[in-house]
Amino acid sequence: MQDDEHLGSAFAVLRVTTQLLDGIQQGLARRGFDDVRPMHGFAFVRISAGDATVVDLADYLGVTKQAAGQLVEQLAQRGYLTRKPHPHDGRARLLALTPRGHACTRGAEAAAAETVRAWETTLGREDFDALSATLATLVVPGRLRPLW
Amino acid sequence: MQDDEHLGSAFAVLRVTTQLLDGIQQGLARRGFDDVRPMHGFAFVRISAGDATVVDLADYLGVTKQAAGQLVEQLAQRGYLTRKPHPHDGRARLLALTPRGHACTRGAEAAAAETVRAWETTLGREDFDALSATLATLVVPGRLRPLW
DNA sequence: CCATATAGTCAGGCTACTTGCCCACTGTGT
DNA sequence: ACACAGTGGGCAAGTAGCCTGACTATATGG
Repeated sequence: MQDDEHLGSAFAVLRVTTQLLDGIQQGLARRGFDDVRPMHGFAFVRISAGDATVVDLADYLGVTKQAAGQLVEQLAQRGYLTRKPHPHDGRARLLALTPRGHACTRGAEAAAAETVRAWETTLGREDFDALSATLATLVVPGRLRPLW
Repeated sequence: MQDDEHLGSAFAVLRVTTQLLDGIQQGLARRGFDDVRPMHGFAFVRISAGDATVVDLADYLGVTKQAAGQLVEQLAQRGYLTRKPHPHDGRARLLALTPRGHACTRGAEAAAAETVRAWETTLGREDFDALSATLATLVVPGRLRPLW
């Protein structure tokens, strides 16, 4: 196999990712969540996992704790999350999604699933399952958020 | 197939894309190009295709012509491209890569191919070819650059 | 020749980050 | 009991990359 064929796959994966991100963004907008960016979605993932503080979130997102603090402040103002005092640490504040935050998360998941289901329709069940399995094989531990 | 399995594929494609972008970025840095961002790489793709002006580039990248102009100015200052008068239009300036610009483009392509070759190694030739074909099937015309 | 459209730049502003600094609280060792 | 290094979080200021709006110069169709 030649490099230009490898390159073709590289471009393909970029375009497919673009489809996914656009699909999520548009799906969220259709559901009335037009004030969230993908970064917020990645934050929701970490917060949903529980026991998240601002510093935890910063590590997860790969940004400074100040940036994470600003992001949390915005999401709190917009009613997506609340900050509660940490039960065992007077310095820390536990992050938790509000009902609106949970609704937004479910909306993002639904929009993502829609886009992926479209792939399944295009490919057929068999090829899609193969794709899913193959992608799962390629996943290595590391950052989720593909930002640049 | 359930939604959470679709969701798993969505996360997988995000993580795989993150690998690719990080691989390109790091590969370029190893080759001495530490002052270019992925956006610049997408610009190189369009400029390499020939007959590119600032406005063409703006359309291709999905940004305003002002933003494209700033990007071109930076790349020109850093020696990656030159602006020549357009042969048939006194307003326009044709963009062209310098030798350094071509070298950077080749470096990015090599780094991308390296990352994709690693996938081929992990998967084996047969599964990799299937993945490539499947991804090619999913590609639809649209923006290349997955920004958010 | 004039009206309108287009290529590009200049100026200013917004937003999402950054670094540097500070304070409050924790917990560990002596 | 207490000093002290470490950590969670916020404040302030700076930066980078994008935006909108306004402008000049050139092109093009009546």
